[in-house]
Amino acid sequence: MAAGRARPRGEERRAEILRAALEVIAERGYRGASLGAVAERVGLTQQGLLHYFPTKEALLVAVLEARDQWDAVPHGEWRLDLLGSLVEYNAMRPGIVQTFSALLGESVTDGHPARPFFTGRYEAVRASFAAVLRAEYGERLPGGLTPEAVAPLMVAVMDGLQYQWLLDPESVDMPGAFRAFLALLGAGPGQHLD
Amino acid sequence: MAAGRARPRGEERRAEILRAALEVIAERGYRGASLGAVAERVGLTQQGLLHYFPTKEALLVAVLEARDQWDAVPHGEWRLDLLGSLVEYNAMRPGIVQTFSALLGESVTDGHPARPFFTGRYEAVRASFAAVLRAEYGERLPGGLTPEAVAPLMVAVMDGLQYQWLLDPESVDMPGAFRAFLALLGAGPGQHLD
DNA sequence: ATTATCTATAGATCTATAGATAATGC
DNA sequence: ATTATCTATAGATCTATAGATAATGC
Repeated sequence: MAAGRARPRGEERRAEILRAALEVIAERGYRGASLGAVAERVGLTQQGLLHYFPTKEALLVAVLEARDQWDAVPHGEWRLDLLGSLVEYNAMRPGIVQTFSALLGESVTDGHPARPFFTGRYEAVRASFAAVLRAEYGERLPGGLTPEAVAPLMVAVMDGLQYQWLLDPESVDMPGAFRAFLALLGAGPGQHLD
Repeated sequence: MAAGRARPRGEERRAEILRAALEVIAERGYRGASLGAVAERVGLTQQGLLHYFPTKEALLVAVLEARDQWDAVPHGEWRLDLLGSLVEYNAMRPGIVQTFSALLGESVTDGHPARPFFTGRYEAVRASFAAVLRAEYGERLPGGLTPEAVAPLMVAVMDGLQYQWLLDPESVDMPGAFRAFLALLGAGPGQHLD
């Protein structure tokens, strides 16, 4: 996606490698993932893999940049009720959620290569969520809060629920809990008539 | 705390090592932390450290069991308004928050030794928060929700805000955002008169 | 020609075991 | 005696570089 379609066979290989890297990172995190483990999963030697991504960090960057995976919904055009569906969709792909959550956790450690990515992403997601909330509620939300005050909470709820759910899927109904948060916002038919 | 006070000098050393381990885990995560780095920080060789904790995993377990650090508030006796102070206190100790968040993130990866700890902890914290909410609101919370429905959200907000805050402390007012969540619950003087 | 893979290997680490030596507590 | 540390070292990994060989595309 990032480099045009100049290399037909090569692009397929790259995509395979990225898929495998996603899996291995879910299982061991980035620092714990080895190039050899990723290579093995696509039937290559570790050195063969380095033909496609010259360093381990380059592979991580490529994984992060294939970011369609993270959001699963086109940017900029969200509606509040679609966020509930997004959480439901995420509950059906624990692998991706685990990759994301493992990387987010690692990213707060010193000098982690994914840190700038997540810092930028959260700034953008907060802004995007604030816009969605503003479109739905205007300036004044329950509790007398602004869209900008609630946006980080909504992001936090989504991320935090993912950890609880990954640790104990039996006990945590992730989509249900997110709907509960929306209920807290009074987002239901006719609950906020301004 | 776990082994009684049988060893005066040894206990001090152990405590030093645990402090150092917290630091190194904050900086590199558990998988990325090396025994050598921890040992160096307390002026020991790596092999000298293994005299106190026979394996790396034993050291992690000891770090997790010194769990006073994680909660900073005595168990079982929380009040809703004290949770706000807890978040404020956490905003003053980014090191501990970073250790916690890095470990939580890693813990969702396969076979991570901290996973049972976090699974159990979250079950307990959800139950504890539900009790706090019940004491404050009774059975019926804003949005028609039960204490059990809101408890995981409160936990998720605290954890999720920590990640956003660690990644970008300038942009995220963690205690303020948590107060906003409490405002969403209608927790303010006289807002929920049932 | 270019692209895809492989073998060989250097150079770093890392955990853990074995066993010696020094210091401390009865 | 017991506790605290150290040196030596085995045995695994891991990333990345160098350079050869095979396959593919003009």
